[in-house]
Amino acid sequence: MSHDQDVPLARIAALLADPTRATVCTALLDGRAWTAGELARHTGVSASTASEHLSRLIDATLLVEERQGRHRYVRLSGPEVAGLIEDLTVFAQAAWPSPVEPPRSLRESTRRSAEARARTCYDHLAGQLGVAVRDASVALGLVLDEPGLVVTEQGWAWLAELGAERPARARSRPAVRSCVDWTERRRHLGGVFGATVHRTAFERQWVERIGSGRALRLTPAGADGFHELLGLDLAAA
Amino acid sequence: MSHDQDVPLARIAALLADPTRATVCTALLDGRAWTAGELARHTGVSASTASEHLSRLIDATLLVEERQGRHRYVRLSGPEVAGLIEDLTVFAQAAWPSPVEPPRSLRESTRRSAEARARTCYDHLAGQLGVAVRDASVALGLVLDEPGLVVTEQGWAWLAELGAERPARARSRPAVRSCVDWTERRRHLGGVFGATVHRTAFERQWVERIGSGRALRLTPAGADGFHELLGLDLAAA
DNA sequence: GCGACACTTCGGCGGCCGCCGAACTGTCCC
DNA sequence: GGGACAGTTCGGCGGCCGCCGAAGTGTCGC
Repeated sequence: MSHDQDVPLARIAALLADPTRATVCTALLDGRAWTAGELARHTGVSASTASEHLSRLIDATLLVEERQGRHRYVRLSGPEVAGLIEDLTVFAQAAWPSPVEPPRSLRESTRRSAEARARTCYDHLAGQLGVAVRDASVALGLVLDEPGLVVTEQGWAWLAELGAERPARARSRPAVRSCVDWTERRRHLGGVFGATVHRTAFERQWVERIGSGRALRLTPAGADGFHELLGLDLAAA
Repeated sequence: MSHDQDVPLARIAALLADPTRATVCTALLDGRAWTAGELARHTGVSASTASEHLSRLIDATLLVEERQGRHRYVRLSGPEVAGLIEDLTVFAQAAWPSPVEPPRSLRESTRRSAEARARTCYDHLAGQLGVAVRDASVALGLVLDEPGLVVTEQGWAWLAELGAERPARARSRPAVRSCVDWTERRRHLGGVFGATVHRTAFERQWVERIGSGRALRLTPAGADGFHELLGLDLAAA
């Protein structure tokens, strides 16, 4: 009766339904731009296969590319896409709870605990650091602990000092995001608020990426900075 | 290398990637419970095929079933699922703008204009009526036109009069939803606020379903009721 | 009870699509 | 210019999965 093209939902879901493409999208949730070769290695397929997958994801505007010399960098096209991927993953993890597989190596074990402490979630902070930022923001009255996590007037002023624009009206995304979060079962600060804190922390080198993953290390400057900015008491790693 | 099971995103997306299952999910966005047979006819597949699809969607907790005699009723399991489906559909419609196909019959043409006036979007109102409710709520100070559409104290009191509970903390979903909306390019009131207005309108018979679709007819009582409640000037159809 | 009906289970067919390797294009570096 | 390297295009193979019809289970009404 009906072709795929007729059902928009099926068409977009089919792109995410392939394990290789899904692994690509999940990897890109770290917010960075990866090269086609990196993604091919990461997913364990040949370069040609990866190339085709990327082209399809780009055609669907899920990804955007940036050519540099002989490299093709791709990243998620925006926060809406990150949100879709996170929401679907969160739902799937709830539907099929994973049997909490034990880490297969010391390397993986340390990576996991590092990610539990602090990690990137597209354009904002997650892990214990993310939760600490969220709680402090509520305690300081920058956001209200209401459905949707509302940014207060005081909060907007605070964001303005960090160089963030106040978005016009309700068009833009709300401040809260529920992340792919297997450690803390709490919602994080996303949206403009979360992105601004994340950007600030990177610009001022309060956090650094550990290796090539999503895990972050809090620098000594970061321990001081977060203390001054939000009153957090954190130990640099 | 990796099986589907390994990638939660792929697993959940695969369920939505089939045109038949996607059509089922889209149909259930009207918020009602359908029988397996109705869905089989609606999607144009045999009863056996439909039955298998429904079982898979139920296993994944996207749908819930309710057995009544020899009938199997299914509906979306909750607002999170409705949100997933809407968000994906909205994204797909933006990625592949449909060529605005002309209505194929008079029947379809009237259905479309009825849906443009007022329709159900899972558990809240959409169409011109939904937009009118949203604008009036902002004008009356029940919600703020901020990112996320914030419900004010006055708004919570207003909702309490309609018998709605104020949800605890930020755990629950925000008040705003961006719907599958090809007529009005504006966001609607979803969440607790939208659901309460929708429930009230049905309980007091301010709106009725037209036929078996998502379209709604505003009753004379509804024209009065919405005027008293929100100051809307609407003509009953 | 018996037929009509809603739905389910099963076996088997067919098409779609993700995979690869080989050959090709384009970029970088010496 | 030549060789190494990143990515692309193409043809063809193989597996997965959505489809159906036939047979089976359970429910309703007479």
